[in-house]
Amino acid sequence: MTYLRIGKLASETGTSVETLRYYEAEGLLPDPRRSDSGYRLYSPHDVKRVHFIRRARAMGFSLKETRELLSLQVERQVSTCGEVKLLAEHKLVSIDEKIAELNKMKAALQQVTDACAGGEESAVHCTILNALEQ
Amino acid sequence: MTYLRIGKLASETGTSVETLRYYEAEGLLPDPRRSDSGYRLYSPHDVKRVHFIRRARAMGFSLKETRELLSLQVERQVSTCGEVKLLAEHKLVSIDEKIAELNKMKAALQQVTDACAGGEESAVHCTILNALEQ
DNA sequence: GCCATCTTTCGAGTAAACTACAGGGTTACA
DNA sequence: TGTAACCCTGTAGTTTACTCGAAAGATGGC
Repeated sequence: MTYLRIGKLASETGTSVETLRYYEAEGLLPDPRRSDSGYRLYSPHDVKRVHFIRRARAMGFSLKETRELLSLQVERQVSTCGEVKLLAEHKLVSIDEKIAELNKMKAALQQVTDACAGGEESAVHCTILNALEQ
Repeated sequence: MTYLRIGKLASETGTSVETLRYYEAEGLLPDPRRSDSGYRLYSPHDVKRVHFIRRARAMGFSLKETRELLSLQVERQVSTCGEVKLLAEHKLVSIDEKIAELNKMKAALQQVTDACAGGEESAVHCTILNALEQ
């Protein structure tokens, strides 16, 4: 009775219909119940599952990692808390690495833009280009 | 006399032969001089150009943006310093945005891992999974 | 001369995460 | 009853920046 069709699930979870079918094909969503005419029917539990996926994605987990989290979630009894935490901590490390790399880029770029006067004169003596040329 | 073949250019610049040909196809490197047998021949100027590309990439410029920088470089007389600086400043902004986004992810993830005991007990009450489920 | 190594072109494959058709059937509503 | 909006499958395309392979010719050293 409270079953949703795919369009509703999409709008409720801020995804697109195509993305939901893609998640299904990728094994993040189970094969859903079908109506007589073949329409996918989703339960409130599926809504939660999609929200779970979106939150995991927003935290920077890849689809593969999200699939892993989902399986831990489903098998909570046999998964340990440590397993879940380990996954999250690995993700934290890789986020930190990405941030560090971006900060390096930023510093390098900041240095050259700071030294650059900008302005309308020709770029013959542009310090940014000079830095790139070395 | 000081012309290099592609393999040498690759090793001197820390790229691969395939990547150099790819840069050529993408218009980042001009069609090079050829030997009688058809081998690509590169001048010291080309070496500098490849270094330029690598540095721009290391600063987070995409190939498209790098191509733009190269054309400004080549046309220094008619490019203004301001144009170059603008490009660099846009790039700085987008780097900042990426960093901010990653920091948000990090904070969210940190919060849940901090609240998580880890350990060998089952994940039934795992705070990380709870957070993802909400 | 021989063999390893280098180079050529062209074309295809990779990764991630979607996104967009085409060509149908279904549902809701006035 | 009409029609707009929905849904289906299946396939193919998108983006970025490479990466690999096949089949062939060129070069260098012994």
